[in-house]
Amino acid sequence: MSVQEIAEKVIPPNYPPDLYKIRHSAAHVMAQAVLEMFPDAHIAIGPPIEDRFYYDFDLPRTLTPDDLAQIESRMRDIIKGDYPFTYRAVSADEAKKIFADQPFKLELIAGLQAGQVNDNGNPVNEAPEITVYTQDTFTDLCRGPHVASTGQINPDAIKLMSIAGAYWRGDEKNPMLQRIYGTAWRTSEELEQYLWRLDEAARRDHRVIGKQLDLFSTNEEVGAGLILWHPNGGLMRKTVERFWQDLHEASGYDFVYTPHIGKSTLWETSGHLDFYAESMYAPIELDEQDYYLKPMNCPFHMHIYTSHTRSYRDLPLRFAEMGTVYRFERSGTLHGLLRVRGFTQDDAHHFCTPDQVEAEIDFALNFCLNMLRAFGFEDFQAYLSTRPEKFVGEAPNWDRAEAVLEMALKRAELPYDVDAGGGAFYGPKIDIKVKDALSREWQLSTIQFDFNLPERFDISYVGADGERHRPYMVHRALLGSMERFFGVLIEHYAGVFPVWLCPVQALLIPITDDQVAYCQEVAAKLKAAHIRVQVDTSDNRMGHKIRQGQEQKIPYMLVVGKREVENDAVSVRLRTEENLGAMSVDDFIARAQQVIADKTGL
RNA sequence: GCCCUCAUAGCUCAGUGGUAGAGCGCACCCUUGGUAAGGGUGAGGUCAUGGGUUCAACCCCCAUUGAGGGCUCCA
Repeated sequence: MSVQEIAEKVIPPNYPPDLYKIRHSAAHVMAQAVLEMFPDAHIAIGPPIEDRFYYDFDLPRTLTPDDLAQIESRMRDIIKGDYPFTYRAVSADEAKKIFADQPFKLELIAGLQAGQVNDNGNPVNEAPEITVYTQDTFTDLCRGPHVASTGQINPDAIKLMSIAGAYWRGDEKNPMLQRIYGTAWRTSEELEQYLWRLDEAARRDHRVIGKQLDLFSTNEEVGAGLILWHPNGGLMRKTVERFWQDLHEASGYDFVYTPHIGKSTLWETSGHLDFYAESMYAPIELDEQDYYLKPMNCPFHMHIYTSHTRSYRDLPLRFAEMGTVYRFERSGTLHGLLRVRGFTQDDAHHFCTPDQVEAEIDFALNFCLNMLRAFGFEDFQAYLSTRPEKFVGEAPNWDRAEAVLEMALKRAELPYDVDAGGGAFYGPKIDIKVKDALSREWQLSTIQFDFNLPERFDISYVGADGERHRPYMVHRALLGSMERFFGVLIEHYAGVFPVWLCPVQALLIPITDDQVAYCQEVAAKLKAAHIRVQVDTSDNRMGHKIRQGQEQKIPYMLVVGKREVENDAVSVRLRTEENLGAMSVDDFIARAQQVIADKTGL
């Protein structure tokens, strides 16, 4: 196999090879431009990544946006030079000579010499062949592949995006380098398309929409990662929770409520203080006892289980709780509603006998998909994570649990990937990601076996044989957390929510003050019909009221003038700008109620 | 946590080493207008917090708090 062929194998299966080479080559061109600017710079690595590429540098000063413009412009010059990318194989000693003043490269060479591991994480016996690629004045330790010459990079389809800090090899014990992110495409149209996608994602940013629609906020005095739900967001959350409760109630769940803190002994029994302490808030000491804010609900549910002797006739048991938990997330990782320190899980724990496991998992999975579909998600991707090297419990139980999970996925006809060895130490699991309107994946649901807690809390049921048996236990969260789910909903719908979720479903717009009283009457009627309605009694003109209703993305604007009052009607304008004209109040109520019940339409 | 950037009115943002401005929103007045912004007047800010430099700090420096972009998709 030629070096070129080996290089081609580096390209990930789903990565278009030409784009991979373009981005990889653009990274080298960028490194050349940076080295010309800072001859003493130390260069690290510069791979293509999804949609982009980057290169890490150790530089004498921090970069500015002006530097980026300059580097980008120099890159175009190098591209115009159409310098060929040439490679050659070198011995380790020769490589060390070439990169004598590049400590990161020397480290990589040493690693290559030692053999290290291949891309699958398996040790490689012989050291791979070391190659270097050169274009113009720049030579890099590199396995390729590259385009034939710099001229094959489209100068109108590259753009440097941002500067960020990044640890050498991603390890925070290592020095912090400066990373430049760039993107490169085949054509300027492709670049435009990519930039449009970024703009669209920014337009849907739940933090921005959350402010526009007055849904939630955070407050410096309250603390980072702690969410304040405003009345509009609160109304939406209540709607989601009510739906969630109804569905659970109709499907054999019991509702439980548990405290926010528990004694240290509880967390010792559960193992959280051994395995999870660094994600927990510091203890509160009272009466010489340590209490901890709960990072999970399960230990409490375990004790609800242990409060009785359970018979096999009682199983399956399903304890559901919207449980609010607190986890200490590192400050740099917090992000809007998507990564927070206090959140409410839509949690449940199932307990069942071994011969119920199959049905129970089928049930949980279908219940989950129904729940997600109700919120407008149709595109799912599942991940099955199996037994890791370190695990608790009996291997045969794991095998059975994994088989049950996989069968359930097949029966549900869900596309899934297997993450072999990716399970938690306590049990295998299914994670479900949904694709949103921009095809971005969000992980929401998880269904996990637990072979740890039943042991630790020594839970059991009495079987038909009169003996004590260990039940199977399953954790599951469907929406994940209310905070995160809300953030995903906002981005998925860009704030244009289905009617049933809208905080204000109809806005009554009197054209003049003369219609205010009538509007109030209609509003009372709509409220009685469980339609959330507001009357705009401001002295703004109708056009202005419509504009404001539109900006709040209110589904129905009900314009009321003299004619409507006379006919006991409202004139219905949809947020799509479609004008339905006048209809009777009763007809409107019927329409809205239908749309709300359908959870779709307008 | 670490690197970089940022913090000015309720919101979005200008701005200057000599104690601050716009638009929107809000209040009031005029206007009673038929499907995305009618007009006027006014209130509202110890320029995130705490130190420091300076005759003088919103502006420069340091710290803190909060927010944003990142922190292996391994040559």
